[in-house]
Amino acid sequence: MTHNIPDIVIGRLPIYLRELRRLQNEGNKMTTSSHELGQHLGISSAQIRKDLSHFGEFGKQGTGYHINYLIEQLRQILHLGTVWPVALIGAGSLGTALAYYDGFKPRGFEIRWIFDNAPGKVGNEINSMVVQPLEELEDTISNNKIAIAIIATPARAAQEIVDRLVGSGIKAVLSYAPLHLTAPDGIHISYSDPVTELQRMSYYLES
Amino acid sequence: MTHNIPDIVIGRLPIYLRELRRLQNEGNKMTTSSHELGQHLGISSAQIRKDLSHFGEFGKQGTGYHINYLIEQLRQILHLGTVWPVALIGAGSLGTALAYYDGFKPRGFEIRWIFDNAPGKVGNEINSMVVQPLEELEDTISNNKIAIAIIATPARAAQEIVDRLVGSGIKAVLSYAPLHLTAPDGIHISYSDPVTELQRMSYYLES
DNA sequence: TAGATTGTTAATCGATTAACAATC
DNA sequence: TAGATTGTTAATCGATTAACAATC
Repeated sequence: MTHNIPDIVIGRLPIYLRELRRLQNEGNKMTTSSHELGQHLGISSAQIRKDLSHFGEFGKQGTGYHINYLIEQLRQILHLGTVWPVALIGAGSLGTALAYYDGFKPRGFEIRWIFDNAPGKVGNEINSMVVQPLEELEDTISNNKIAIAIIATPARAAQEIVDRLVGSGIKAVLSYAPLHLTAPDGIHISYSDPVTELQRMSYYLES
Repeated sequence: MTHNIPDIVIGRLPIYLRELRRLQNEGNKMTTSSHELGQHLGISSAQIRKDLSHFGEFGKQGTGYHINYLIEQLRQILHLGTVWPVALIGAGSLGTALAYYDGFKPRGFEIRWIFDNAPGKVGNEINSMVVQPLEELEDTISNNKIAIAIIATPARAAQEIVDRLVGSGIKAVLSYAPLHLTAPDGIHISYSDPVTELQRMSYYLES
């Protein structure tokens, strides 16, 4: 059942989950089909069925997938049974926006600690959290067994932060710093850089 | 030379460009190699050479790539010769953070207009820009021939905004709203949703 | 010259799609 | 029953990698 699922398949599961939640909130039917999901997401129905088949048999011939049931299955597969506590490093304007974002909790994550090293920021309160000095990083991560961190620092600070996070037991990092980060095998890093996204699209535009 | 380059290749060019800039700023050598670039980025040297070969011959046997020259070539390929003006929709905390972000301009983009529909926000000044009412969206986009927009609105507003943007001539959209958006062929949409990224990584974590 | 590195070819690897028997 | 849709197989399609002649 769970042999070695391609990363690219895992990456689509949260998209399926998000669309299923939307259908659930719409609240006008109990079931959906690979065809309907695919239509909404611009993905082929065959791909959706194939992706799901890596994990089990969740549908019924003739009727499709029970929305609530498939949501529960995906939540289990993605380890979203409880809310993951997250540490945020960087209390600039992006870090602050993330700290106030109310979309994390209902989808399985919660920023619980914020770090910065600017004297003008340490001690400030952001969304009921007090900004911690960077010196506290290692102790806080390891004492609280935090697995996930978000980096919203300037690029020049990010690699050192990653090293310190990994040294303290962090296993997954979402980085908003615009550079490639290096980490040992088994540490998951994911990137969000608006400029690389815009540059990818500007290729297709007439200049 | 430029036949039909796979999207996945285009997506790597901004990453190469970003690393080349880093090498340029380091300033201690004039050339690099596919091997060195690959080492830094966790990409095979063969892939880098193959990707670049879609667009021409930029290197020299024995010495590799002249950093400044390759940067210029990539800038041309990606249409980064001038700064693209960008419209931002949504002046919440994320929109505000994006409006203040100083990393756009040096890499080819500049947010020049901000829209929102909240009476408390319209008319406010954010980074020297006055927040425009949403009614002005269509006229501003078409009169200024804006090609690129960034959406930082709540999910429920995003699809209608996309429709209006596309109707006014927008060709590329970067969306921070956590849902799939539909647009006609030829319109490029790129997504940034921190939660789908975190969910992808939580699959690999022990819960 | 000897060593290094490109651009390219062919082979390999992996992902997507089409098609359909099974069955609700 | 007839229609719909699954899960799966095999075929197709596309991307990555290994290898090397060319040459700086």
